[in-house]
Amino acid sequence: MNEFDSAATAGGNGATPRPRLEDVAARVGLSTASVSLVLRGVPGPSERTRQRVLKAAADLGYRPDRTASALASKRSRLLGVMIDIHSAFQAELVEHLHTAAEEVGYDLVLSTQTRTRDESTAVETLLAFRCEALILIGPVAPASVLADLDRQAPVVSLGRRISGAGLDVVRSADDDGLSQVIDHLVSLGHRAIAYVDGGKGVIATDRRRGYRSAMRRHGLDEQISILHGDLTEEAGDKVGRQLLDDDDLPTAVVTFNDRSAIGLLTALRRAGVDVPGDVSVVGYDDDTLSRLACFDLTTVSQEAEELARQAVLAVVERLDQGRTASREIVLAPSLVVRGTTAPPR
Amino acid sequence: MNEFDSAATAGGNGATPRPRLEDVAARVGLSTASVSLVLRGVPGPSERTRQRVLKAAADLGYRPDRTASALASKRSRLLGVMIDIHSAFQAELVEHLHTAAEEVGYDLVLSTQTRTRDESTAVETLLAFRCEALILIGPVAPASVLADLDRQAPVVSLGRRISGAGLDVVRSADDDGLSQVIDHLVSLGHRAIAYVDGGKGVIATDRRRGYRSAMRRHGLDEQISILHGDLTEEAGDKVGRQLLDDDDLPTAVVTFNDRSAIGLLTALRRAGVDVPGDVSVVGYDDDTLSRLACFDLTTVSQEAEELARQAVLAVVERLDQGRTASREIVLAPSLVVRGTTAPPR
DNA sequence: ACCAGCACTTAAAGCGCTTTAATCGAGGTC
DNA sequence: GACCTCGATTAAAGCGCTTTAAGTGCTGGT
Repeated sequence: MNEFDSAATAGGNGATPRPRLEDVAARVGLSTASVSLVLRGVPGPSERTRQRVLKAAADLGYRPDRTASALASKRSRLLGVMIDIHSAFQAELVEHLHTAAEEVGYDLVLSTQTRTRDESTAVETLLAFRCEALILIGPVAPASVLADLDRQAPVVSLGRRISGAGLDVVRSADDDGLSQVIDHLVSLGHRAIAYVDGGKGVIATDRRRGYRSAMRRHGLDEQISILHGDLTEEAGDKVGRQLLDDDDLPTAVVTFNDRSAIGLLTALRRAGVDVPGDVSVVGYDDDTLSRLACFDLTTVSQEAEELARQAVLAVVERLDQGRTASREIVLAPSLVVRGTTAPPR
Repeated sequence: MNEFDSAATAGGNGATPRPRLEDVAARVGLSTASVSLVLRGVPGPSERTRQRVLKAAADLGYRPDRTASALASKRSRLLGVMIDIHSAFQAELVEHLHTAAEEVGYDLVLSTQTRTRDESTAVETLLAFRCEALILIGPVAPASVLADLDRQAPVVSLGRRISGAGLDVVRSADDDGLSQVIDHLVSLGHRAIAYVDGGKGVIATDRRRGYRSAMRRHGLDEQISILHGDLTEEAGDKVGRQLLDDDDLPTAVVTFNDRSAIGLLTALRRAGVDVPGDVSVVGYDDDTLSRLACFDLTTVSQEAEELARQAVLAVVERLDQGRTASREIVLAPSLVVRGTTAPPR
């Protein structure tokens, strides 16, 4: 009936102290040591003991105290994850990180950076929880700072490339992603392909670079056009209106991410521009939103699930398998062609 | 230079154990007791001692161990927050919860429910962290279950009305919000106003009810039309296409939330429908997205900041001020008129 | 009858902090 | 000089768990 606790709880808000290991032990007439062993599934106790302990624990509604066991074992089995709570793509990563971590017996603690809460505060919080490792999604701190941090707990940079800081990186090949996008557009017949930038981060640099070199590869040096942008829908919207004002629309626009693309797309359509008839639009990330029929955005998928899995794997290798050398895992992104791209008029 | 730790850290991943209270104490030749007092800002130690301890702690880069202090003090100063990580509105609430909690000396631990992680798992996690109270955003569990839960730790239901379960509720008056929407539309001259439902939750019920009674109040009983919907953009998109298929558009459509409204809006515009020329659209929540110029959605603001503040306040009253009687705080939502509503043609 | 070896079980020492009661010294008071 | 007071400091006892070394009581081999 009750989905939250497996046993009856005595009433009176805060009146009943939660059962301790000792209470379970007393109930079956064993030592706390044995109960601890059983509850953690450590081999040793006899089958009969196991059953009795398990039963008693269930009867009492016993729930181990993480803080106490973390203190005693000096292992918190906690992974700290820093995210930007406003990003749909990051939300999806978190989802997959959860499942991946669970499989290897770790729990996640989320710390979010917002307008009012910066990266270092977020990390600070994670450390205070005694996380054994940190998974930072698209960190912006300088490499040296992250390297320092890695000395306190293994750090995995998820999404952002970091060279020679000695920490693990799990990312997808951003330049490759953009290259695929340009190839697709060129094969459709586009030549005037603009790119909307995504701020000053490393990821933005990689994608911009990917755009540039792909354009050159196709002999479209002259057509290279990089518009100043940012990571939010708002930025895309702004660029869209700017393009409309200038009355000089390219035949295709590629944006740093889906959020920006959606802002752009909506601004254009709202002004009566036919997408993909008049202009093709391509995003990046394969956000949940981009998949919606109403946007149906052509984009690049970063394989969120695999990224998450690899990040957790990297952490486990460091924590449980004693790896010390840093690793960089680069996954290949894949173009997802949907409804916002078509041959130019 | 280093934004993460205030002091130099000796290198060699994992080699240097983090400094303990004892280390700080030894450095200044005092007992751990005194150091503890200073670090927590408890009155007692002399000014001279304070300064010396603070300096030593900074020099060593000391960072208190939350788990240990939680264990010793039997207070974790942790508030558990359950969210749906895919909701922009909830993300915003979290932002405000963070600031509000910080002000009263609490920290947040976030647990997210996703497609693969249900509400009870999320709550379970929170409890395992020894959160002192739980703030559940739009919980769906039955009242009795939440009441049981409240016995283990004070629970605040944020957004969802719950009658007589003895737990705190902080929400905005959903029916009132819808009433304002209908008033606005009617004053613009609309009569055929449809409503897109938001699933089977309590919140959905309240809004639906608000819609119904407001329509009746305006003598529009005949015009009441409730379309089956859900909480995501996808649902709005579906409804939009359905409306287009039926070729029987109302002059205005009100949706359960902004996400649904955005799906609907995009589907309509994409099909060449002029919003608000042909159809007015109204959402609910005042999501970050709805504020964007590209959507510019008329919606209802729930005063996220105030909701968050009140939720934290409720928790503090229970935890630190010994309140035991449950409270329900109902805030008045406010209509935000933007660009998706206009008089009917 | 004795001991080695085995399968369990447990006493006890922490983990890094908080907290309470006790201690210490330096002034006052009479 | 004995006695108190009062502010500053600390010894020591935990918090709820883990872990290690040390027991138990058996069995079977000799």
